[in-house]
Amino acid sequence: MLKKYYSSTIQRALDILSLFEDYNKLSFSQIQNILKFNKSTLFRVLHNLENNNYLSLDKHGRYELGLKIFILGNRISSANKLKKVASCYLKNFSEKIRLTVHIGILDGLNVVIIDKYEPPNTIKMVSHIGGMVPAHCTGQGKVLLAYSSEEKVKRIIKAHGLKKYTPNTITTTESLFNEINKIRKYGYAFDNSEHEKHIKCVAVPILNESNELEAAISITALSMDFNSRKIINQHIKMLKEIRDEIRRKIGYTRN
Amino acid sequence: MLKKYYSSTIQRALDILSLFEDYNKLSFSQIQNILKFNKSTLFRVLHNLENNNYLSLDKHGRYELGLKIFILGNRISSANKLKKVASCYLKNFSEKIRLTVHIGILDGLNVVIIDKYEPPNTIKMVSHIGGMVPAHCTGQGKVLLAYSSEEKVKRIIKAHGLKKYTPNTITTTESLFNEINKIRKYGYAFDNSEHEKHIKCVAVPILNESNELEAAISITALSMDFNSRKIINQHIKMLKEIRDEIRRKIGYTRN
DNA sequence: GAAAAGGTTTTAATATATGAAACCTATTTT
DNA sequence: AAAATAGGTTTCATATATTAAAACCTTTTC
Repeated sequence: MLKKYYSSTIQRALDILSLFEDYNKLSFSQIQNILKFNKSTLFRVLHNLENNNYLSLDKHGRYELGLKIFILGNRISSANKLKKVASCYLKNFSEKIRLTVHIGILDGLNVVIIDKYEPPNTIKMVSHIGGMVPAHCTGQGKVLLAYSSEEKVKRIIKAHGLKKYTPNTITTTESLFNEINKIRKYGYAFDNSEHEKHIKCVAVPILNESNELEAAISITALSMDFNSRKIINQHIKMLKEIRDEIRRKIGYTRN
Repeated sequence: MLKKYYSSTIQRALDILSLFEDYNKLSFSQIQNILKFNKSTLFRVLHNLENNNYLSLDKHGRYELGLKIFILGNRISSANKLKKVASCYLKNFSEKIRLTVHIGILDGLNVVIIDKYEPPNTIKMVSHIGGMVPAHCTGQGKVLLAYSSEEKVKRIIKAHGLKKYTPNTITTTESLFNEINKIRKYGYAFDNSEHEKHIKCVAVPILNESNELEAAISITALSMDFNSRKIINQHIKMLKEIRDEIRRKIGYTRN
């Protein structure tokens, strides 16, 4: 209510759509329970979203995201452009090293995975395209923080906290800023099972010609596969090479 | 205004988002010119969309789709489920035959491409994921029509017409229904350069256990690559095999 | 240096969205 | 089998939230 230009009607519609970030299918009453909108209001908003194909109803009367969202989701230009360029490099790279690779960006205060390649016959990571991962305890996240402004990092910490996922998770602002300094110094981040036990990860940033942060790419492996400094260093080197190829392909010549 | 439960506010918001199906970036005044909304109204709606990350502003003050749309676009369950299952089959298949393959569905009255694989070093097709293709003159489209109800086909014809794209395009309702009968009889559609000159295509439907239409998959080739009945038949056979593999993977046992 | 284009803010009027309550129809409970 | 409940749909009076006109502010163009 506070913000200027706020529209409750639009907010309600968008809140309903956003629900489907977390749920696949929801019935009328489930939505009502979560959002606590008045019945008739909810009915009308849903009706409008459905009519415009932003939601669709399955045969059991449950709502799910409609095709319009899918169509629009494939039209995102900035993220998609990067994704398009990076895609085949990451795919080939993943096949070559037989490890999972991710590319992610900072969306406001969230780390969003925009593409992912997973070799067949590996243990599947829980991450998924369009999904979010914590910033303070993942390779992707830490790299993205390291190349953001101090204010932004602080806002992210404030918004999400520094939740402890494993014994190795960084949980104080001070040690996180130390880590950030190290990452900037060496140009890569190392996730030493800070988010998930038995999973390690290295990540490097993709910077544009003005040295502004665009995205991060990473290699994720089981601890047992990243069991020596030598192997890890090799992977960091390869990751940086792929990063440089992607940058060249985009047309960035400097650096 | 006519429809029950219609909300002009929500409609405006969704109309703005839908614009980005056709445009990558739009400034305030461009949107105003297209949609003819009142300045202040437009301003307020845009503000709300941006605030919720459904739109974002680039440094030149132009709007583009926001990350929320991207995130949600990757959450579509029905289309995405099919896509997920079919994806690796189609990818391998495309690599094996060195031709472009598509998977598409009927979205209301539109044929929407939900996934696509294109071998490297081919002439790039203009189609893209999330994009639409005409129903009456593409392999995808004709198969999807053939396994839809007569009423639906008529509604689609009424909505989009039977535009002539090439000398081979089917442009009368009667001959389209003849074509549909043939497709149902033989279980595949053949696009004989009816949409784009020099491009031919074969397509088969994916039906569920109740024989209801779910999607279509297709192989697209240059005319010169589809230059004998024998080659075409071979590809139809392979396409049907892939289709059956996908159906088995989904868990459809009948047929 | 004036004019135009592009975008932002204020405000009064009222059209529009709201929510209470009634209603309908399957399911479930007794 | 009747009653109660859950889940969804409709109506309608009302006030609130949306609207559009107009003024305003920047930046760009002429």
